[in-house]
Amino acid sequence: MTAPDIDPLSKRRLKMWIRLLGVARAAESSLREYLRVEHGTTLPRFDVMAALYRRRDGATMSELSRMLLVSNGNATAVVDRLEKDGLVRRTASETDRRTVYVALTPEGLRQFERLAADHEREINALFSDLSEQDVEQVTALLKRMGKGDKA
Amino acid sequence: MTAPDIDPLSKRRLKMWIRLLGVARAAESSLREYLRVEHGTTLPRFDVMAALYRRRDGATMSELSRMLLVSNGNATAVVDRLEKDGLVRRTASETDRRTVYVALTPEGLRQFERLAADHEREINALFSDLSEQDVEQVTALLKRMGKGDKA
DNA sequence: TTCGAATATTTTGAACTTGAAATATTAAAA
DNA sequence: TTTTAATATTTCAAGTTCAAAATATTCGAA
Repeated sequence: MTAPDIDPLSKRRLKMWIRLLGVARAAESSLREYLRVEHGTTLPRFDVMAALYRRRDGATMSELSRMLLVSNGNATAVVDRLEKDGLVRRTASETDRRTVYVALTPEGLRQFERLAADHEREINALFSDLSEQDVEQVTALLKRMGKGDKA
Repeated sequence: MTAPDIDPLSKRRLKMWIRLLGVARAAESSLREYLRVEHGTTLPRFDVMAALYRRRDGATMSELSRMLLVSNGNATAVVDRLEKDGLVRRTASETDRRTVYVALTPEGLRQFERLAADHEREINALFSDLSEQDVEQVTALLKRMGKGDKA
């Protein structure tokens, strides 16, 4: 039904995207299940904690949602739940009363470190078919894909 | 002579995954916004319609959720809304009263064909930095990654 | 045939996600 | 100074997502 394609590359890019999405979703599914069954937590919670682990001194809500590519409201909701569970702490900024800093609590830090090792093992198993060269190649190509980000 | 490998393959696979997830999420964000602004629809709706387009004769709910890697309940909800909007039709199976077939209505088909062309253009633009060789390489590598799917 | 396992779908409750609107605050401009 | 624009976060409503439970039905085995 669609008109004959003058630019077959376009179709190939589409196929590539569909495959990329498929791989990402399948791996996410696996991870989600792993986190739920083995650690009683969820991927969004893990993502927030991982971001806060990288920013040990704390990050603002805005930084957090930018790092994770999620909306502000979303970040607020997940942080609310983590805070209620004592894994994360909000601190008001001294210099700008609009700003809130979020950081892992000691308990949050302990829990995340337990999670992180298992998470890496799980990822490693999921992609165990790829050789070192494959991994480097994919990483390099993905790096180039991420460059033109305007959003 | 060479430095000891302080960055084993496991860590590289993890980095690759983080980058893969980043690229996928950024592209999904773009698509989501595009579908919302230009077509007043959402990615899940598009995904369902795309699956039904590939299965023009209709698919069961189970097939649908398997194709899209989403839960049954999720598929039910999205199909409910599409049905309410007249884009999709449920039909009871003659031979198995448990089974329901879902298919695009003529209006759903028309709308999807309008969407699909634009969607392809959008994807093509998102990954315009990649040469044909790049695209083939990524596709091939992703194909290998998807092999070990046990879920 | 009847019972129990397996299959197909929907329902349910909670968490997640979004975009937009509402608040509060800061910074800049007139 | 006063007003306006920009920034940071939360709240809100609607939609998405999940896993588990509930229904309904089919199928296989005793």
